[in-house]
Amino acid sequence: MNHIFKALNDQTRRDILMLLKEKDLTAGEIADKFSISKPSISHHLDILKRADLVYSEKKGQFVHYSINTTIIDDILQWIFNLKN
Amino acid sequence: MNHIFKALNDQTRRDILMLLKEKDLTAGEIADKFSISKPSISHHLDILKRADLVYSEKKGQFVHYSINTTIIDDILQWIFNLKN
DNA sequence: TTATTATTTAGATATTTGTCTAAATATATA
DNA sequence: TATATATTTAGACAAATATCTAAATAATAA
Repeated sequence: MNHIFKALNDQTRRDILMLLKEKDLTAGEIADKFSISKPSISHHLDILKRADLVYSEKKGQFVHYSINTTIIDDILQWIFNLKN
Repeated sequence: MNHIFKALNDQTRRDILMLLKEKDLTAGEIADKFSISKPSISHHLDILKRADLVYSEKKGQFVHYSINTTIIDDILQWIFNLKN
Protein backbone atom coordinates (compact mmCIF):
# COMPACT_ATOMS: atom_id res chain seq x y z
CA MET A 1 0.00 0.00 0.00
CA ASN A 2 3.00 2.25 0.41
CA HIS A 3 3.32 3.15 -3.28
CA ILE A 4 -0.42 3.67 -3.60
CA PHE A 5 -0.80 6.08 -0.70
CA LYS A 6 2.31 7.90 -1.77
CA ALA A 7 0.84 8.30 -5.26
CA LEU A 8 -2.47 9.56 -3.88
CA ASN A 9 -0.77 12.07 -1.60
CA ASP A 10 -0.59 14.84 -4.20
CA GLN A 11 -3.33 17.04 -5.61
CA THR A 12 -1.92 17.03 -9.15
CA ARG A 13 -1.79 13.24 -9.26
CA ARG A 14 -5.32 12.97 -7.88
CA ASP A 15 -6.46 15.41 -10.56
CA ILE A 16 -4.74 13.30 -13.24
CA LEU A 17 -6.65 10.24 -12.02
CA MET A 18 -9.91 12.19 -12.22
CA LEU A 19 -9.12 13.12 -15.82
CA LEU A 20 -8.19 9.56 -16.80
CA LYS A 21 -11.37 8.32 -15.14
CA GLU A 22 -13.29 10.15 -17.90
CA LYS A 23 -11.15 9.02 -20.83
CA ASP A 24 -7.69 7.90 -21.88
CA LEU A 25 -5.24 10.69 -22.64
CA THR A 26 -1.71 11.06 -23.97
CA ALA A 27 1.05 12.46 -21.79
CA GLY A 28 0.92 15.72 -23.73
CA GLU A 29 -2.86 16.06 -23.40
CA ILE A 30 -2.54 15.55 -19.66
CA ALA A 31 0.25 18.12 -19.39
CA ASP A 32 -1.89 20.67 -21.28
CA LYS A 33 -4.47 20.56 -18.48
CA PHE A 34 -1.98 21.76 -15.87
CA SER A 35 0.21 24.79 -15.41
CA ILE A 36 3.32 22.84 -14.49
CA SER A 37 6.03 21.68 -16.87
CA LYS A 38 5.84 18.53 -19.00
CA PRO A 39 8.78 16.92 -17.19
CA SER A 40 6.96 17.41 -13.89
CA ILE A 41 3.82 15.79 -15.29
CA SER A 42 5.94 12.97 -16.67
CA HIS A 43 7.33 12.46 -13.18
CA HIS A 44 3.81 12.37 -11.68
CA LEU A 45 2.74 9.84 -14.31
CA ASP A 46 5.74 7.71 -13.41
CA ILE A 47 4.72 7.68 -9.74
CA LEU A 48 1.14 6.75 -10.69
CA LYS A 49 2.50 3.97 -12.89
CA ARG A 50 4.75 2.59 -10.15
CA ALA A 51 1.67 2.44 -7.93
CA ASP A 52 -0.14 0.55 -10.71
CA LEU A 53 -2.82 3.23 -10.68
CA VAL A 54 -2.40 3.85 -14.41
CA TYR A 55 -1.35 1.92 -17.50
CA SER A 56 0.68 3.38 -20.32
CA GLU A 57 0.97 2.26 -23.93
CA LYS A 58 3.18 3.75 -26.58
CA LYS A 59 1.48 4.35 -29.92
CA GLY A 60 3.86 5.90 -32.41
CA GLN A 61 5.35 8.96 -30.86
CA PHE A 62 2.54 9.29 -28.31
CA VAL A 63 2.16 7.57 -24.96
CA HIS A 64 -1.44 6.86 -24.03
CA TYR A 65 -2.35 6.70 -20.36
CA SER A 66 -5.39 5.04 -18.80
CA ILE A 67 -6.59 4.41 -15.26
CA ASN A 68 -6.29 0.95 -13.68
CA THR A 69 -9.48 0.28 -11.74
CA THR A 70 -8.23 -3.10 -10.49
CA ILE A 71 -6.01 -1.41 -7.95
CA ILE A 72 -8.88 0.83 -6.86
CA ASP A 73 -10.55 -2.25 -5.41
CA ASP A 74 -7.45 -3.02 -3.35
CA ILE A 75 -7.53 0.46 -1.88
CA LEU A 76 -11.25 0.21 -1.13
CA GLN A 77 -10.65 -3.06 0.67
CA TRP A 78 -7.81 -1.60 2.73
CA ILE A 79 -9.85 1.44 3.76
CA PHE A 80 -12.96 -0.62 4.43
CA ASN A 81 -10.95 -2.88 6.70
CA LEU A 82 -10.34 0.09 9.02
CA LYS A 83 -14.02 0.10 9.90
CA ASN A 84 -14.28 -3.26 11.67
CA MET B 1 -8.88 15.14 1.09
CA ASN B 2 -5.41 16.62 1.31
CA HIS B 3 -5.00 16.16 5.07
CA ILE B 4 -6.42 12.65 4.89
CA PHE B 5 -4.11 11.35 2.17
CA LYS B 6 -1.17 13.03 3.84
CA ALA B 7 -2.05 11.29 7.09
CA LEU B 8 -2.38 7.91 5.37
CA ASN B 9 0.94 8.32 3.57
CA ASP B 10 3.04 6.88 6.38
CA GLN B 11 3.40 3.29 7.57
CA THR B 12 3.58 4.21 11.26
CA ARG B 13 0.35 6.23 11.06
CA ARG B 14 -1.40 3.43 9.17
CA ASP B 15 -0.22 1.00 11.85
CA ILE B 16 -1.57 3.31 14.56
CA LEU B 17 -4.97 3.31 12.85
CA MET B 18 -4.91 -0.49 12.73
CA LEU B 19 -4.23 -0.58 16.48
CA LEU B 20 -6.98 1.94 17.27
CA LYS B 21 -9.37 -0.05 15.09
CA GLU B 22 -9.11 -2.84 17.67
CA LYS B 23 -9.44 -0.67 20.79
CA ASP B 24 -8.87 2.77 22.22
CA LEU B 25 -5.38 3.41 23.57
CA THR B 26 -3.53 6.15 25.42
CA ALA B 27 -0.66 8.02 23.77
CA GLY B 28 1.81 6.09 25.92
CA GLU B 29 0.29 2.71 25.09
CA ILE B 30 0.53 3.55 21.40
CA ALA B 31 4.14 4.68 21.74
CA ASP B 32 5.03 1.41 23.51
CA LYS B 33 4.07 -0.53 20.36
CA PHE B 34 6.69 1.22 18.24
CA SER B 35 10.44 1.62 18.35
CA ILE B 36 10.39 5.35 17.73
CA SER B 37 10.39 8.08 20.36
CA LYS B 38 7.30 9.32 22.19
CA PRO B 39 7.59 12.81 20.70
CA SER B 40 7.59 11.28 17.22
CA ILE B 41 4.46 9.27 18.03
CA SER B 42 2.87 12.39 19.47
CA HIS B 43 3.59 14.14 16.18
CA HIS B 44 2.02 11.28 14.19
CA LEU B 45 -1.06 11.40 16.42
CA ASP B 46 -1.31 15.13 15.80
CA ILE B 47 -1.31 14.58 12.03
CA LEU B 48 -3.99 11.88 12.37
CA LYS B 49 -6.04 14.26 14.51
CA ARG B 50 -5.75 17.12 12.03
CA ALA B 51 -7.06 14.73 9.38
CA ASP B 52 -9.97 13.88 11.71
CA LEU B 53 -8.96 10.24 11.50
CA VAL B 54 -8.74 9.98 15.30
CA TYR B 55 -10.32 11.59 18.34
CA SER B 56 -8.47 12.36 21.54
CA GLU B 57 -9.79 12.88 25.04
CA LYS B 58 -7.81 13.79 28.11
CA LYS B 59 -8.61 11.75 31.22
CA GLY B 60 -6.47 12.80 34.14
CA GLN B 61 -2.86 12.68 33.06
CA PHE B 62 -3.59 10.33 30.16
CA VAL B 63 -4.78 11.15 26.66
CA HIS B 64 -7.03 8.48 25.15
CA TYR B 65 -7.10 8.09 21.40
CA SER B 66 -9.80 6.44 19.30
CA ILE B 67 -10.44 6.02 15.58
CA ASN B 68 -13.05 8.14 13.77
CA THR B 69 -14.91 5.89 11.36
CA THR B 70 -17.04 8.76 10.02
CA ILE B 71 -14.12 10.02 7.98
CA ILE B 72 -13.45 6.53 6.67
CA ASP B 73 -16.73 6.75 4.76
CA ASP B 74 -15.58 9.98 3.11
CA ILE B 75 -12.41 8.27 1.93
CA LEU B 76 -14.35 5.26 0.64
CA GLN B 77 -16.62 7.56 -1.32
CA TRP B 78 -13.69 9.44 -2.85
CA ILE B 79 -11.93 6.25 -3.90
CA PHE B 80 -15.13 4.65 -5.17
CA ASN B 81 -15.76 7.71 -7.32
CA LEU B 82 -12.57 6.93 -9.27
CA LYS B 83 -14.26 3.84 -10.67
CA ASN B 84 -17.05 5.45 -12.69
C1' DT C 1 5.35 21.29 48.42
C1' DT C 2 8.38 18.19 46.00
C1' DA C 3 8.92 14.37 43.04
C1' DT C 4 7.13 11.33 39.53
C1' DT C 5 4.63 10.19 35.43
C1' DA C 6 2.27 11.29 30.89
C1' DT C 7 2.28 13.98 27.07
C1' DT C 8 3.37 17.77 24.04
C1' DT C 9 6.26 21.57 22.23
C1' DA C 10 10.58 23.48 20.43
C1' DG C 11 14.42 23.31 17.74
C1' DA C 12 17.75 20.76 14.93
C1' DT C 13 18.92 17.66 11.13
C1' DA C 14 18.94 14.23 7.40
C1' DT C 15 15.91 12.57 3.85
C1' DT C 16 12.25 12.88 0.60
C1' DT C 17 9.54 15.40 -2.63
C1' DG C 18 7.83 18.57 -6.34
C1' DT C 19 9.39 21.58 -9.37
C1' DC C 20 12.39 23.60 -12.88
C1' DT C 21 15.66 23.89 -17.15
C1' DA C 22 18.56 21.53 -20.32
C1' DA C 23 19.56 17.49 -22.67
C1' DA C 24 18.52 12.89 -24.49
C1' DT C 25 15.60 9.59 -26.92
C1' DA C 26 12.21 8.15 -30.16
C1' DT C 27 9.02 8.73 -33.82
C1' DA C 28 7.07 11.12 -37.85
C1' DT C 29 7.43 14.13 -41.80
C1' DA C 30 9.48 17.03 -45.53
C1' DT D 1 18.74 12.82 -44.38
C1' DA D 2 17.38 16.80 -41.79
C1' DT D 3 13.80 18.80 -39.04
C1' DA D 4 9.92 18.90 -36.03
C1' DT D 5 7.15 16.85 -32.37
C1' DA D 6 6.31 13.91 -28.11
C1' DT D 7 8.09 12.25 -24.10
C1' DT D 8 11.44 11.04 -20.67
C1' DT D 9 15.89 11.48 -18.16
C1' DA D 10 19.38 14.07 -15.57
C1' DG D 11 20.72 17.22 -12.36
C1' DA D 12 19.78 21.11 -9.31
C1' DC D 13 17.22 23.34 -5.66
C1' DA D 14 13.72 24.88 -2.28
C1' DA D 15 10.14 23.11 0.63
C1' DA D 16 8.14 19.47 3.31
C1' DT D 17 8.70 15.49 6.36
C1' DA D 18 10.13 12.05 10.00
C1' DT D 19 13.00 11.66 13.40
C1' DC D 20 15.74 12.90 17.47
C1' DT D 21 16.98 15.20 22.18
C1' DA D 22 15.92 18.60 25.55
C1' DA D 23 12.63 21.32 27.70
C1' DA D 24 7.89 22.60 28.96
C1' DT D 25 3.27 21.52 30.69
C1' DA D 26 -0.06 19.09 33.34
C1' DA D 27 -1.68 15.79 36.59
C1' DT D 28 -0.84 12.51 40.40
C1' DA D 29 1.40 10.84 44.56
C1' DA D 30 4.54 11.11 48.52
